[in-house]
Amino acid sequence: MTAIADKMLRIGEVAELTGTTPRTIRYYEEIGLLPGAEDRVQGKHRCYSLQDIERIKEIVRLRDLLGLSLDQLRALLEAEAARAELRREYQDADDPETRKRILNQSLGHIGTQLELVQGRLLELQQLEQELVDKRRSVRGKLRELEQ
Amino acid sequence: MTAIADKMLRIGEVAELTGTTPRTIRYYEEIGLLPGAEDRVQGKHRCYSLQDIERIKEIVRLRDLLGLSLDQLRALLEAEAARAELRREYQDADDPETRKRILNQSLGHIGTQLELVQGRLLELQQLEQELVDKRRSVRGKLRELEQ
DNA sequence: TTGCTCCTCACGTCACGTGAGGTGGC
DNA sequence: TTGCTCCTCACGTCACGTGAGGTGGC
Repeated sequence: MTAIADKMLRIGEVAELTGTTPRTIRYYEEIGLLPGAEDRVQGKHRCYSLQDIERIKEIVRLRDLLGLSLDQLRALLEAEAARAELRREYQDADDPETRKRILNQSLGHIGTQLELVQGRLLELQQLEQELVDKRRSVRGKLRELEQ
Repeated sequence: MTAIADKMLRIGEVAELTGTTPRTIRYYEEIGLLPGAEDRVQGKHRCYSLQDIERIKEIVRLRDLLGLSLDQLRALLEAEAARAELRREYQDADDPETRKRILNQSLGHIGTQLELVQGRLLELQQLEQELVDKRRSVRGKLRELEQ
């Protein structure tokens, strides 16, 4: 039942759900950003799981919000995959020193991403403030005229 | 004295000051995003004023923070120029109704830009929150191991 | 005069867009 | 079977990067 509900989405639906296009999704597969099922017969339809959708959404979000190149994005996502791998190792590790080391690496990766995001946030907030100031000034002049 | 201090910067310095490259600045001139002095003799050096630098900085900021295409950016900047023109008209207008109309148009333009900026801000803040949550979770596990 | 930056083509690249012609599944 | 979406080339485009070969100003 749960397995049947998987791998049933077609590229057009996926494009719609992720705010992309079929061409973009094929391109991401081409350059290795998306896995691209090995067992697909040449010429046959691609199909996608809900996890695939999540990954594409993640790519789109990082691409648009952080303005990274797809090469940088790939590096970042590989680091993320490495973390997932570490988490699996972590489950198996009994040695508390090993577990600490893994957790500290995770902290590093998260910190890197946070710095990128917070840098952008500061710039955007500055831009917002300037626009709000402008608006306040214009509204002030309007009020002067109205009374 | 003030006129002499103008139009003295070369393209390399301008690129450095605005975080771009000479090629980018020439390209923006080519597609009409930057004015490009008409009276420059073919083959002679371009030179820039402090106002030019401000314009380029504005372009770069909107390009990077809002992710607009240069076509969309041009439209937005033309709207901004139109507002500047309106401000000049505004100075001359004595009719309060005319002044109100001009101010209301200004409000519209500012509102459009604010919506773009605030949309981006919301997305970025959401991303930040997710990262902060992840970090908190990892730090919690670390503390468990340490005591 | 020497060295650096500038100039103008012009081809390359990244991240896709856009048909052209053909096949696949409800 | 019909219609829609899918497939694979392959060329086009946007926003520049990157030399190639030559000129300009301190």
